[in-house]
Amino acid sequence: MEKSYYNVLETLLLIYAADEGKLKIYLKKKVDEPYKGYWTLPSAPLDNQTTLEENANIIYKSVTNLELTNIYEGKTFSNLDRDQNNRIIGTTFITLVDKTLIDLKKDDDDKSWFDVDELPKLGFDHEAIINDITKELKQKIVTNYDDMLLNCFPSDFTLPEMQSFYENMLGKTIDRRNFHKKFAGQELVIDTGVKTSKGTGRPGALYRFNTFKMKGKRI
Amino acid sequence: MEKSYYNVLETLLLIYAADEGKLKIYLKKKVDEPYKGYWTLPSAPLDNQTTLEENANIIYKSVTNLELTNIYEGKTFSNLDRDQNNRIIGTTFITLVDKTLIDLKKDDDDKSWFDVDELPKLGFDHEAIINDITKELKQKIVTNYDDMLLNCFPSDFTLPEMQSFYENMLGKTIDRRNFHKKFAGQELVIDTGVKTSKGTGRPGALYRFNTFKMKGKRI
DNA sequence: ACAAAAGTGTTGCTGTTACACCCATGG
DNA sequence: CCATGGGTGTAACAGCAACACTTTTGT
Repeated sequence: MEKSYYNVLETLLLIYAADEGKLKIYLKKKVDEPYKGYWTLPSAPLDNQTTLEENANIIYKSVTNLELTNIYEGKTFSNLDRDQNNRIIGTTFITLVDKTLIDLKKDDDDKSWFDVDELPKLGFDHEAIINDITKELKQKIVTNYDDMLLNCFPSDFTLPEMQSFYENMLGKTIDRRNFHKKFAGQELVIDTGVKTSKGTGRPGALYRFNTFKMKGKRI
Repeated sequence: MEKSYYNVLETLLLIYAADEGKLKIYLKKKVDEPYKGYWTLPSAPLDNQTTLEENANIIYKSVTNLELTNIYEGKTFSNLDRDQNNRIIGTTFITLVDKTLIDLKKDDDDKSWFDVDELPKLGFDHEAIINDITKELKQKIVTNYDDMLLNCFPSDFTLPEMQSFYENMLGKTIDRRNFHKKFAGQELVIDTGVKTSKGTGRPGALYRFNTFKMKGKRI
């Protein structure tokens, strides 16, 4: 390859959502070679008249028809062998969304949500990228860095559901009573009055975040 | 400008050091137009056969003749107007060094260390970049994220000196006795036995970090 | 001896952990 | 009525904040 100061860039978008106590990521199945049938991150090449942030928004719109509401820039990956043919530099962006807004139809078999701890076969270096980004992200979410926890739970949730989510992020179990106290005791969450009966046992109350108390608060 | 998928990239290196209780950054004075006489970050254009990390190392070597010992990737800046002539995308890297290893000669007037809170006139968008990166960095250093505090104080220091550094990072004063207890009480620092007499008052003891206890520890 | 700066101890507060019991629902 | 899971209270502990006194130097 001829040495040159021109480079090819792409924006990679990592769309995360909390769902059933798990952190999930949105992936697309590749329909052409290379890596046909493998899953990949949504991405777009960057032209020289668009910023990386704008490019991330373009990807998001093409996936969801919505506007990005929160966005965090991640690392840039520049290894020479990221792509077999060309050297492509990938800058990652991260967004946390309400999964219910991007729910998929039954017949969508080329796009899906995956538990970040049970990823499918991924193309290019996307598995390494996801693992790298996810590892740091988990820590940031549970401390509500940049209101990430708030963005993960924009609508109603039960405390056991969020506790399960926390346990997955931290990789350890938490005492249910202390967890309850941490959120309900400090009025970080508000009881909506609605009960959720799912199967046996006492139904949990539906809560929502007290955004006034949570905004900007590290926990 | 013609729309194209080829982009020009540069690596920007932010070299920080703790000195006299302040966080300082290494800058170069620009000798040609544009921004002649303004100060700028050390940088290098990226060719298509080098990774961004390698490029950061190349810059560091050209500045110090040393190998990078720690490196953290920062944001990538892609605004269209970063440079008047071309669209140049800048990826930042951060390193924390022992300032004594890069001490400058008296006649070096084209390179210097600056207190991050008293920056000189900077070229391009470098002031905005430094302020953006520094703001997050300060928080990370004082919690020893990625052993950053350890890298800021690789050799001996007095506790009052480090306390002054902490106060500058946090933007508030700290109780001297609690500060002492936090480090000496948990055996995070080791008394070297050497005393430093600088002017009036009782001389402070020289400490060094107990790397065994500090490595990987968030404080 | 006096001023200036460094080192040390005690106390109370606050947040976190550990743990036992009661309550609401489905079968 | 019993199994399952959600909600509540309390006591011990650790980490942090507030605060006063002693020690070592220079002048």
